[in-house]
Amino acid sequence: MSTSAAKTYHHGDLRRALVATARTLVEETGPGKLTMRAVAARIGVSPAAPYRHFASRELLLAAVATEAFHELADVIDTETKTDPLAALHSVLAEYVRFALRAPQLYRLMFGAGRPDRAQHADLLAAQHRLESAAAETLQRAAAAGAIAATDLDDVLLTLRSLMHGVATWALDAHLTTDQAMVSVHGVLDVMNRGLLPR
Amino acid sequence: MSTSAAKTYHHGDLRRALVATARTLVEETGPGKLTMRAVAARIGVSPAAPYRHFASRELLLAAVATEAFHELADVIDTETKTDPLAALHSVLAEYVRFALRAPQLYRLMFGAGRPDRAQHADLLAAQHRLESAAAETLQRAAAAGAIAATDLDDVLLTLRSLMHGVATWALDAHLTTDQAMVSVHGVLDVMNRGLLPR
DNA sequence: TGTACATCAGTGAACGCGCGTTCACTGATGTAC
DNA sequence: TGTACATCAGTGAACGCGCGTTCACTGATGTAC
Repeated sequence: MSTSAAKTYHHGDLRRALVATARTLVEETGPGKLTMRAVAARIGVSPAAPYRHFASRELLLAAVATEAFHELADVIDTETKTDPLAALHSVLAEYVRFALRAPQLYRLMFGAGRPDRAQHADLLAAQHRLESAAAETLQRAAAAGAIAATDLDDVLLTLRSLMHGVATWALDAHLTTDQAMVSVHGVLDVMNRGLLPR
Repeated sequence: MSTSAAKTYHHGDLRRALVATARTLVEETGPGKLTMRAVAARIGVSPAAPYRHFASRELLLAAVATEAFHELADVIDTETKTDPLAALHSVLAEYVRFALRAPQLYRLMFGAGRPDRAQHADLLAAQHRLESAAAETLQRAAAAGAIAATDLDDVLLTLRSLMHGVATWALDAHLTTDQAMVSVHGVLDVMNRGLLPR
């Protein structure tokens, strides 16, 4: 547990360093291009060293994803606005902001090549935590009469798709971060009022 | 241009076969995992043969993407419903349907590792054709007063994000195809009426 | 406090693999006469 | 119609590369006495 930069034979905290560095590299190159060798090299350790702590590349990626889910859930849990509609909007905005701040990490969490949930109980639990937090925020807004409660499942799916869509549409280089955050407001405005004339 | 299955030294239509087979393989493995060798092997040709027609892997992928954009634009162009709102809904549904029918192809068109537009004028033109067709459908609906015309750019972005979101949310294995197509209706319903109580 | 020793984190060389791409070639095709 | 030849599509062996992972090892650490 050395905080010094002394170059020792034993790293001291390699497991934590592996997760942190893997996360950085995921962000730099995308989850599909992350290599164990690159992680080891960045830390300054031999290519075989990571295998002392993670038996495979997939396990390392799963650890990174799990950590990220907990972080996003933490952000949502600390949302304390009393007005339920404002709280819902904040949560949605935080979600998009998270995705835009760490696009490749977001891809690791929700994208195509993400680690198989069935293989990683921790990861599954972390994702459930996030989804429950989001669903609760919506339910509170509905209970307060702040949104028209038609079919709440449809509403949840709609919002989820909308945010996922804004986020990934932006990530896939169709929008800059600024454009995206500005447009979240426009998108939510359209969403709130509906497409049809009143 | 042989339609026979005779095994000749010259394939006869290798270029077309490469694009078609690459498309099939993209769908099977994802764009990131497509290999030139696999394409060649599937056709039954040597690993070097594709290079007679495409100087690099990226050029082959760009050709596949270009073809796909034109196909989707064709689908939208043949949409002939006279009611402008119904036409808009049809176009949105077709978009999602396309994505769900060929998820990996969709990823190649819109996803992260897609071929760089700046390098491939054909591809850029094909995508513009699609986007113009979609924008026109929306404008017609707005002109007919079928949707509340606040800021049309916001509306377009909202719909685009929503469809992209539904599509990619489904693709990323969070929804089955059936669930996704059913929920398009729910999502559009929510969208039409808006979140806020009337 | 000092020494012997078990533990185990990290080393570095090596493996087998599949990849994109190149290159000198072979053989089918089609055109000129 | 028949032959010579230029063209060029496809061959197959090879290249250099970077990867995930393994393995026998080395050396730092901490515990027992």
